[in-house]
Amino acid sequence: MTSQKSSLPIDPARQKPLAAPAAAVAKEPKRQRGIARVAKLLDAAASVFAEQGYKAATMTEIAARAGAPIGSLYQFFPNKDVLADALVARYGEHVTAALDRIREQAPDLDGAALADSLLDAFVTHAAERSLALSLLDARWEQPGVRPGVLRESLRRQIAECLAAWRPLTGEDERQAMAVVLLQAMKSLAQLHEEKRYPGKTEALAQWRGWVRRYLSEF
Amino acid sequence: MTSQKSSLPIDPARQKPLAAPAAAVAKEPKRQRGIARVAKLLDAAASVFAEQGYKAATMTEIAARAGAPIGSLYQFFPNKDVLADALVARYGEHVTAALDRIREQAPDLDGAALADSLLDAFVTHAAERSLALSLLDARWEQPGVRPGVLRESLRRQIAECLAAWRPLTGEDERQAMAVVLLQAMKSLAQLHEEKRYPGKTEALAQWRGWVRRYLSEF
Amino acid sequence: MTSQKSSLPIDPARQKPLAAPAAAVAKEPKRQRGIARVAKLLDAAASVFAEQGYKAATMTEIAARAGAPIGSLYQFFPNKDVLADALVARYGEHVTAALDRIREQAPDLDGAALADSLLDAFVTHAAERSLALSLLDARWEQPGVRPGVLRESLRRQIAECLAAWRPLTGEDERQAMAVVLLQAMKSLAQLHEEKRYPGKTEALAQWRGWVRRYLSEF
Amino acid sequence: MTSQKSSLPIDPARQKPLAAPAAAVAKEPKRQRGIARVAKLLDAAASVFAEQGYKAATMTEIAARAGAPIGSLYQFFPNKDVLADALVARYGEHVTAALDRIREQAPDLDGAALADSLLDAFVTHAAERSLALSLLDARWEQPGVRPGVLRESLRRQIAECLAAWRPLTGEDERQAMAVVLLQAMKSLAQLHEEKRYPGKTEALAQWRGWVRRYLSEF
DNA sequence: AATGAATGAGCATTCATTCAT
DNA sequence: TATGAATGAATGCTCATTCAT
Repeated sequence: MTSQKSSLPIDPARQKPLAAPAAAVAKEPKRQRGIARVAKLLDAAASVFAEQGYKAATMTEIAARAGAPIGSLYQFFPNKDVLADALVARYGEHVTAALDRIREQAPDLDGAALADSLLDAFVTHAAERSLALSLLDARWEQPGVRPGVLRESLRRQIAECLAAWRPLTGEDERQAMAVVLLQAMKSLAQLHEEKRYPGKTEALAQWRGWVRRYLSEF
Repeated sequence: MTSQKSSLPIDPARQKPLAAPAAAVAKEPKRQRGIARVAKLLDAAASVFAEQGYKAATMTEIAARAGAPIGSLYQFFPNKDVLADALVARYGEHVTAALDRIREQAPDLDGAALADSLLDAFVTHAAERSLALSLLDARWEQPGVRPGVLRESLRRQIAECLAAWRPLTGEDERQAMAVVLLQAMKSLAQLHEEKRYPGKTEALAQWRGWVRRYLSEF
Repeated sequence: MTSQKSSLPIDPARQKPLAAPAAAVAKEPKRQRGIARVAKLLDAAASVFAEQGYKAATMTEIAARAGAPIGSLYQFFPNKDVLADALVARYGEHVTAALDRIREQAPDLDGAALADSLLDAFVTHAAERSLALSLLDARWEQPGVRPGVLRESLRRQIAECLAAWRPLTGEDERQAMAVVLLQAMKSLAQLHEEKRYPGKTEALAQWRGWVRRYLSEF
Repeated sequence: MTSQKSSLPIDPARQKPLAAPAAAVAKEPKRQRGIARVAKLLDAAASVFAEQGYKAATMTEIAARAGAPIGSLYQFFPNKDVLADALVARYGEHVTAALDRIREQAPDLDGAALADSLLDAFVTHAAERSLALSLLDARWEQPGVRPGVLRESLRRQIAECLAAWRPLTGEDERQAMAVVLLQAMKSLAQLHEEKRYPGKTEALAQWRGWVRRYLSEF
């Protein structure tokens, strides 16, 4: 059972802060060839955005790195914002899928195993996640407002995992736990991403132990 | 027979004389009036950078928001990079000062009190810190390299606090602890910064409890 | 005791990543329309540079005078230096072609005729030449170094004409003669260019006679 | 006997092509200290203008190189144009003085000696002269108009030398000769200035011989 | 008078987006 | 439909000149 309702609710009508220009959205590719090209474009966009940031990245370079003409890029993504949104949405789908899987298995897991599952889900998508966040950050005037959408969605999904795991807990309790857990997952993912530094292995282990105990002692 | 070899040999590699990059630094204001103006400029820069990000922020808007002409801005900060660096340095000085104070008091504190001191130091500067990080991130091609400078410096200082607190611990152990603690401090600061969300108070309390126990059980 | 050593070590020397200078060159126009536009742009650039000098000339005015938008100018000439270089190169091609033609006919000419050919070649391109020189001059810090490239090339080509004309002369002798001849050609071209002044016709005739005798008596 | 009437007639009313702003002129220094400072300022200006060209040279650097505050520079030279004009005028005075001296001695010289005197006068001031020309060029919209003033003045003075030397020649003849001689003097000076190149010594000798014979055969 | 900080018009250059081909 | 040349608003930065101190 998959929860489509949990996927990222990015409201296209709010895409441009003011004077919404008739809801620009990425065009769905129809043919096989289009699907492959869109994937290539998104990958190129991801790498360029990650390297240079939203503003500094140029549409021209993204198209070039995908081996596509600039006109083709604009065929599928009518402007830079839509392209960034597509990347964020793609990340949203990935975590949603991962959390869906965890929620299904949750009833059979003990605290430590659930902790590991969640932690690993985040470590796996760490790079994609930090890109999504920076894209959201870069384009929103009131900082924190848009990333909030992503965060809330993730918290809700984690809370759903907890509900599946321990159905008897209260809604409020699960909500607070979801907040703590999400933060812990982000933190571990960050510590994991960072290249090499003194005490890395030990710190990672301590942090993971912390989370396991948090869920075990529950 | 024509001599192609005789055509003008203009060496394109020498095209730009490329004057010495000249380690540009912010100019210290001399007069009273200048000191006040520099503070205003830095504040304006902080708010514009925070709202729009490094690349999207314009020097013109920063100057305007400080009520200063563009030439004045450039008088003190010869380019956009220097301005951003000044902001980062200002944050660095602030935390350094806070951590210095904590280190001095450390010997007299128990674990819970030390945890509170550290946590509060970060919560206090949370906004400034996230700005500094995003500025560092935005300007470095190899992402993560530059923010590393900030992170390492903070970890070192936290480790020094621990050394002042429990002089008998091993260097390696303190290093790993510093990594964990810094991440915990950042996390709490983030949870604290976020506007309002279900479970905020409870989550904050749990997180703080976590850190207190981490230092107390040590 | 406070730790100054812990404050943020931001290395100012690394401030600008300094991407590879990238040998910028004028882009060849692909389409028919582009070729005509490039020609118009070069002509406009020539007239603006000639009137105002390299530094004082503005890209905006050059584009405007060519009836082209500024973006178009930058499409073909990625910066002001490249534009100036293109003008210099164009002059180089013109004289080179003229001197090539003279060298081919040289064996059949007597001294006076050779003198006339060389002199006329320079008079024809006098305006273009003085523009090229001033552009070279204006953009080089060590003045004289760059114009030297042009001068050397011309001297070499004149020496080649002399070699074709009188194959038995010594290399050194031809070199000195080329120096004298080039200077004489420039001088006549200058006297010729100048609007009107008392004694112009007579002076021109004397000068030309000088050069003819120089080659005839040889 | 010195000819004040021959000194450079730069009309201050024409200083700015349009809307003459009440004839700005360099202020005469009154005291001893002022005279020394003006000399230093002019020397600094000469070197900066020579290195970077009129437009690229900055008033700030000129003042700095003279060890004077910028305000002091503006005290004596109310704007950049006036400063450049002062340099041109200084060159004019120098050659005028040299040519005055030659004219006085002319009656006692033979052709070769007169040629040598004139040639040397120009070689001596070659650098100053090329600076003056480039300054004139750089600031005048209609190219050639202003340098013309300098050229005409020099031709007139050379013609006066010739008149003192051979009083019986006709006015027209002297005028044409002056044109040829001036051009020859500029040419020799240029060949002389240039660093090192194959055939330099030989070319210089040939050129000088040319001029000597020109005056001797007369 | 002497100084040098402050000012802002002006310039080179970039890049998202369009539209002729 | 697909392409990529063309467009011009917007941005970082400079520097002659002024004027408060």
